[in-house]
Amino acid sequence: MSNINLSQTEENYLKSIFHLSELGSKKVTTNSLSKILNIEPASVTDMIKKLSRKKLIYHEKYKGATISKFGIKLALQIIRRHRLWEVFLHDKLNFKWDQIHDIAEELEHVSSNKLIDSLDKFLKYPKIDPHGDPIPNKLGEFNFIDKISISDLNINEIGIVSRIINEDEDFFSLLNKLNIEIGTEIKIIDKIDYDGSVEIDINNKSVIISKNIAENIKITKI
Amino acid sequence: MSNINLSQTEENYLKSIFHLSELGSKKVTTNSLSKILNIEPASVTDMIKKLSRKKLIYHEKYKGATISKFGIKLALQIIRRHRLWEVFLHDKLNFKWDQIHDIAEELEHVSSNKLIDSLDKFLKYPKIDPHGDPIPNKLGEFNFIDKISISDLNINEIGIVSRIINEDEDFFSLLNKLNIEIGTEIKIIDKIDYDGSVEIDINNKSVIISKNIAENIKITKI
DNA sequence: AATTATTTTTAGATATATCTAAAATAATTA
DNA sequence: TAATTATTTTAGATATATCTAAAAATAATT
Repeated sequence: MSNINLSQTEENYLKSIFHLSELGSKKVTTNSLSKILNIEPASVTDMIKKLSRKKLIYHEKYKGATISKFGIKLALQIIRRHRLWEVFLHDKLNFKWDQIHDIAEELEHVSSNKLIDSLDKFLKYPKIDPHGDPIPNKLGEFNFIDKISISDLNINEIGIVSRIINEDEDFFSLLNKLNIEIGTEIKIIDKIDYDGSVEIDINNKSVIISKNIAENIKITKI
Repeated sequence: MSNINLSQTEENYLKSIFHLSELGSKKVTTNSLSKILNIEPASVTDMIKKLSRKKLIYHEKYKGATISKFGIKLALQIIRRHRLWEVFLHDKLNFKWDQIHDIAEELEHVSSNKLIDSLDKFLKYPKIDPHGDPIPNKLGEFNFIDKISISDLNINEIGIVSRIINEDEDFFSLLNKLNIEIGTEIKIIDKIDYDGSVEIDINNKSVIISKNIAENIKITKI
């Protein structure tokens, strides 16, 4: 079978490459990986060579890397593990949704398939994680959810928060401060042309959030 | 606080040193560690120096290592994590008791205290793991259980299996083959003076087990 | 098109965890 | 007790994953 043993480090790179490639459609640059992994470009180059040798990515010198079919398959397994552990931490151990990411980053590297499939069953085969992200099944299939974000709403429209893109800790604490979580109802009060900021109403309090924040909060229109 | 970050490797050595030291009472030799960890003595020496520098053990050249109070404390935390995960795998994910050890070996290195304490609560603060071994609480306290083993019984005496010492995979599969698990009733038929082997009756079938095996199965006399 | 700036890669170091082979020390035995 | 055997340590290598500094390639700007 397609069984191959990756180190934790290789798994982390692969996951990042997958995310940056937007489901395999984009080339990933050394610098972009360097930035999100917080690792010097020179080191990234080394790892790119290594993953390339293992056929997880294709790489042309100075031109960036493309993730392979095989790479995507493995990446989806890692993501599946990550998201299932997030559901476990949130639903069973009662962790707040903004405290689960870092622990899941560690748990995701425990690689027993039997463990993950049993966990999946124990959690009753969840389809999304506590951030609203889809969980691939054991075959790597998942429901692609490309929701609209707050910035796509017009003035006076109302949306329910359904997914948070950014998993950065600072971003989570900001959301906490704003009382935004999955399920929160948000109404658009104003859109500021100057820089794309959006004035929104949350539980009858009005705040202005930046364009970037608005784009990172996906919603369901009601 | 006594927070110190150990690598997975350091944690594994420390755990082995703790086990070999019999709760801190014995000196641990380089060779004994080499054997159970399957690592060359020269490499063990290096790690012994490292743990010694970190005050987890005391070491006198050529004389073996003694685990420190601090080392014991950390070792018990690792053991706590290991055994709680074993309970989780067994009780919640329905793993057989002989399939949980290896996965717990990986999970035990995920070090969040909040994770472990929440898991402990979720499992309702179990006192023993599925092999009958005591689980230290968050302070490192546990009920010391020093049961008698099969080899301590006399002919015609009956015992209930309550704890398995050896966590070796081959040992587990042997027990499976013999239909021995926690709770199995065992009657002593004969004790062979020649090499300490014991003839026992399990579910009305008689088998002879070696001295070593008999010593690794703890029982409660009835 | 030439220059400048940016990105990527190479070259050479460092830390961790391992190895083998040889040297030093301790234990056992004749 | 001297010789032999076993254990432990040192010395020197190797693989992984990182770094810094410098060189090479590509992209952007004048």
